[in-house]
Amino acid sequence: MAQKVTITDVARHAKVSRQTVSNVLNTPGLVREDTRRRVLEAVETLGYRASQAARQMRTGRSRLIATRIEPTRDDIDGTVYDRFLHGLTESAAEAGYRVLLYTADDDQSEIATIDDLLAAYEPDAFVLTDTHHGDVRTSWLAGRRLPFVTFGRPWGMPEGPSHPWVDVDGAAGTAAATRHLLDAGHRRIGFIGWPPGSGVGDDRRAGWARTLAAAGVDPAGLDRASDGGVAAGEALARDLLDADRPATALLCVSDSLALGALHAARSPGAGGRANGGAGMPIAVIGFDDTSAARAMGLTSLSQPLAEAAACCVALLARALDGAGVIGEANGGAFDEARSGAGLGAHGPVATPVGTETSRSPGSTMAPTAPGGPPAQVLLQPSLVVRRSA
Amino acid sequence: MAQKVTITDVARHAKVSRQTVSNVLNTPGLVREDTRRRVLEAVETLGYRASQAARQMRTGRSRLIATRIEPTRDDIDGTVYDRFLHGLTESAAEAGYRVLLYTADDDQSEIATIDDLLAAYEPDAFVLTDTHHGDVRTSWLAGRRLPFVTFGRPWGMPEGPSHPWVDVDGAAGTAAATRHLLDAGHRRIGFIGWPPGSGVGDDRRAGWARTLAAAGVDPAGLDRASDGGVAAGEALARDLLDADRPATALLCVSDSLALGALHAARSPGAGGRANGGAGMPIAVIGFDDTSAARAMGLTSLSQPLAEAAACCVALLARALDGAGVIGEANGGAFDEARSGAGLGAHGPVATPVGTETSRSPGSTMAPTAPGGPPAQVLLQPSLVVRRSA
DNA sequence: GTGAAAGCGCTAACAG
DNA sequence: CTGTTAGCGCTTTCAC
Repeated sequence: MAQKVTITDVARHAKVSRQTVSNVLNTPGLVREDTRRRVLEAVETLGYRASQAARQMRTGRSRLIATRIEPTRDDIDGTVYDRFLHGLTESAAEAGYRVLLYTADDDQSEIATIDDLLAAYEPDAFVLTDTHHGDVRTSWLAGRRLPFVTFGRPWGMPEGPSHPWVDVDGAAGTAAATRHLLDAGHRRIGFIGWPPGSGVGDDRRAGWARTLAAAGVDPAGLDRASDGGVAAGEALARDLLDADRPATALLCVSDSLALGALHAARSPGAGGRANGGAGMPIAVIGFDDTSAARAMGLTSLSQPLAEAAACCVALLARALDGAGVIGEANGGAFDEARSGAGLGAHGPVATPVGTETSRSPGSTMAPTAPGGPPAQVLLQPSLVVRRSA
Repeated sequence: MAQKVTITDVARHAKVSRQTVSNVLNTPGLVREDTRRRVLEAVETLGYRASQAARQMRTGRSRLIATRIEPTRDDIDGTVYDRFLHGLTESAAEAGYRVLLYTADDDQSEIATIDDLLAAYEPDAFVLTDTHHGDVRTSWLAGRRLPFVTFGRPWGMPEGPSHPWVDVDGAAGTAAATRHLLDAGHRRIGFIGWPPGSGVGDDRRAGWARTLAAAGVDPAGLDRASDGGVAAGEALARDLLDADRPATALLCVSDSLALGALHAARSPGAGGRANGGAGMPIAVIGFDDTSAARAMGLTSLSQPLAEAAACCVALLARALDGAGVIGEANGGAFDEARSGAGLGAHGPVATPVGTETSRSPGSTMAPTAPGGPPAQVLLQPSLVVRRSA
C-alpha cells in the first residue's frame, strides 16, 4: 500500500515548517511566492493529499453530502432518481464534496438515520428527495439549522420563506405538452394522472387543465387518475378512448402510465371511434423520458436532472463555503457557487421563482437578500417528441 | 444544532474515566457488569455516538466503502446497477459501513479517483462493477493490497488465485431459458447477443449454445449479435424470423435487445412462415428483468442483485473485520461475515464455485483455505415467465 | 478492573 | 512571512 504522506513529510521535503505547508494549502495569500512553489512542488512530488479525518477534527467540516438512495421501485419511474444521483455525485465532486449514501423506509426512519449520520460522519449537508405533503424531515433539519436542499418543492407548506429547494416545473411541462397536442390539431386531450393529494401529480395536472382552459376546451370527462402502473394506464386509456366523446390524445403524469396508454392506443380498434376509423392516430405523451419511453417511441417530458443536481450542489456550496451558517447573509457567494458547480458553461434553462427580491433577468436562481429566505430554483422540462405524438 | 456529545460527557455522566467508556464500547469483556450498564445508560441518555473522524485517526479505519456510480446509460439495461447499489447501501449499513460514491469515465480515471479517495477519505474497501477483459483496476488495487471485491468475474484473467468476486451465472441463466423454450416445444431457438469479446455476453451465449447442443439442435444460422439497443434487436429479430429456416423463439442477451425482438415478434405477419400462419406465437426472452420488461410482459432472467450486493459486503466484512490484512488466514470469520451481512434469513440461492477447497454443500460461498485464494461467489439468476414466452 | 498519558494529522491562534 | 504551541475526540499502551 502506498505509504501515507503527511504534512510533515511535505514540510521536510520543502524545508519549511508544517504550518507553512498548511498555509500554502489553505491561505495561499499568506505565503511568499517562491516558498509557495517549493511547497507545491513537494506536494506534487510526494503525492500529498490532506487527510479528511484530521482536517475534519480540526475544522468540523467533512466535505460530505449525504443523500438517501431510494428503494428502487419496481416501477419504471424509479429510474429518474438514479440519474439525479449520478449528477449529484459529479457536481459534488466538482465542488470538492463526496456523496454519502443511506437508506430509509419512511420519514421517521430517515430522520433517525440522519441523526446517526450526523453524530458519526458529520456530513456537511443533506440532499432530500421526494418531498411531499406533511414532510417532517425538512422541519426537523431546519429546526436544527442544518444545511440542506430538497429536490422537490415543499408541497403544502404555508407560503413565505422556506428552505432552499430545486425542482422541475411539472405544470409548465404538461402545459407545453398540451400545447403541442393542440397545435397538432387535437382538442379532446385526456389526462391520466395520480389521485389528487400528491404535490407533483396535482402540479402536472394543473398545467394540462390551465392550457386546455386557455384554448377554450372543456376538460369535463377527460380526467382520470390512478396510482398504479402500466396496467392501470392501459385501463384508464381505454376508458378515455371508449367514452361518449372519446379522447384523441392522452397526456400522462408518468411514463409507466403512458406506456400502458400507448398500448391501448396502438391496439387494433383504438381510435376507431374517435377518428372515424382511419384518421389521425391516438397521440400519447408521458413524463420523465425514461429508457422505456425511448425504447417504445413514446413522446415524453424530460427533466433536466443533471442540472437539478448541479443546482442542489450550488445552493449547498453557497451556504457552506459562503456564509458558513445557514440563513446568514450570503449575497457575494452566489456567483462563486454557481460556477463552482459547473453550471457556468451551459446556458441557464431555469426560471427565477417569483420572490419579491427576484429581479435579475439572466440569473439561474432567485438571489437571496441578506437575512431573507434561501434560494429556490425551478427548472424547465423539455418535450422529447417521438413516434407517439 | 444538537450539541456534540463526546466520550468525556459520557464519562462524566457515568462517573467513570473516559477510558472506561471506550472500553465498554470496544472491549466490553474488560469491564465489570454494573459499570458497563451505567456507561451504556449514559450513552443512551446522552445519545452519544463515536465520532468517525476521531476514531479513524486513531484506528486508521473509516468504515467507508467506496463504489462508482455509473453514468446512467441511456440504455434500458443501465437500471440494473442502480438496484445493486441500493442493495449495497443496505447491506453495508447492516454491517456498520457506509457507501461513498464517486464517478469516473474510464479505468484510468477511476484509478486516479480511487487514489485520491484513498489519500483523503481512506475508504476501507472498494466495490468495483463492470469488470471486463484487460481490466487494469483490479491489478492496481491488488498490487497495493487494498481490500476490494468486484461484482463481475475477472474476465480473461489467467486461471488460478484471483481477487474476491461475486457474479451472477449468466450461462446458467440462458441455459435455463433455453431449456424452458425447448420444453415448450421450440426447436429453432435464436440467440441475439453482443459481439464476441465481452465476458458477460460470451458467457450468456455459451449457456444457450451448450443447451441447444445437448438437445441435439444445430445452432447454425441462429446466432446474431449487435451492441445496439432496441432498434438493433428488432432488426436482428426480423432477420432471424425471415431466415430460410426461421427461428420460432428468440433468446436475447439483454432486455433492450429483447424489447426490440418482442416488437418484431408481435408485429403482424411475424411467425407466419415459422408457424404456418396461425401456430404458436414467437417466444421472446430477455435478460435482467428490467422495469421495461415487466411493463411489456417480457419474460426475462432476473439477477439476484440485492443478494449479490450482500455477498460483496460479506466478503469485504470478512477481510476487514476478520483478518485485517487481505490474504491472511480468515477461516473462522466466514460465518460471522455471512450473518453480519443479513444473509442469514434468506435461503442460500448461490452455487459454490468449483475451487479445490470448496466442499461445504450448504454453503453460500466457496470458503477460503488459510493463505489460499480469496472467496468467489456465483449466484443464479431466475427466469421470470410472462406473456412473451 | 480502572485511570493516566500519548498521539493519530491537521489547522487556528499566536509569537517571532 | 514563518515557526511554535495547542488541541479536535478517540483508542492504545501502560501503570495502578
